[in-house]
Amino acid sequence: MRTSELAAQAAVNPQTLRYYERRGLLSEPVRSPGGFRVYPDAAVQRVRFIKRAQELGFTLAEVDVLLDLAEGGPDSCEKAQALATEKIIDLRRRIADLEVLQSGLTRLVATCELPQAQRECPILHELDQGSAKTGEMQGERR
Amino acid sequence: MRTSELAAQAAVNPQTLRYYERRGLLSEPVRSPGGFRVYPDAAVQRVRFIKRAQELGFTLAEVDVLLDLAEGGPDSCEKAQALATEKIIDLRRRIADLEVLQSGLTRLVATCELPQAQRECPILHELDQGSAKTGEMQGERR
DNA sequence: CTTGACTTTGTACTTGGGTACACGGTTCAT
DNA sequence: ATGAACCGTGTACCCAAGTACAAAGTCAAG
Repeated sequence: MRTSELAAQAAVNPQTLRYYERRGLLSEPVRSPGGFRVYPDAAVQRVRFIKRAQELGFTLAEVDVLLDLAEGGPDSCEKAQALATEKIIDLRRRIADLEVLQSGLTRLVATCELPQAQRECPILHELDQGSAKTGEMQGERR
Repeated sequence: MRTSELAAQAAVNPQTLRYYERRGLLSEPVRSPGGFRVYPDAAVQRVRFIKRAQELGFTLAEVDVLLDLAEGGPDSCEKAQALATEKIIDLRRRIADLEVLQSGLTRLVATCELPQAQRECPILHELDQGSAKTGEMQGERR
């Protein structure tokens, strides 16, 4: 399939595909005699994976790592294991954080028929508590 | 407290505080006679809340809404409730997605002593399945 | 009353992740 | 064999979320 069909199937802009190619997230596809990109069907899955991982809050750099893992990882299995394990820990933390936020919002909604004065929200407080030990993970950029 | 102290306490760049003020996330603080910003202690909480919500994948625009909610919301409680509920649904979806990814990675690690050829990962597949109904939420930018 | 640390404003730059545009080549149905 | 519809490259632009820098004002300690 050609660029715009892949773009349509994966719900991205055709330009974005070139951008991903430049970034190395998509390998250079074979070309038609006239120089047009011709993608294999599997490319749709790959692009959808990228978009989805992004929605989950991963940067493209992280998606790159994820894709490597998804493909069986580097030759050295220790390395793959280490990377995957690191990601798992990160995911656990993020899931927990989201759950805190979710329950805060849920409680807010539950107390919602009170008059505004008594409606003071638990979110701010809880989030702040959670952040007590957040200083340790320095290398973050999201 | 003044700008750089708040910045230090909340672990952000002093410039970022001015930026948040411009964005309306921080209300304009009172000024010392000489024109220096003087923040109340509560500002630390607020800035930490912003940073934390960001880590969880909210944009500053969304954080703005969240802050409104956390403060008792708009006069119309129905509106607050609707916003919070929407967020909760979003959170639930993201938590589920992260869990899928996590279990995929966990399984990958488990099968890690196999030679690379047999190590083909379930993540790509599973995430893709989850994305079947993803086209519906259009207004996303992350 | 000066020196050094801190603050102000304004403006410009950066990074990540795209998107748009111009200009030209390719396909293919008619 | 030609025109619409597509594709390619290069370059420029956009937005979010900052970050940096310059020029000038403030303040406290010595």
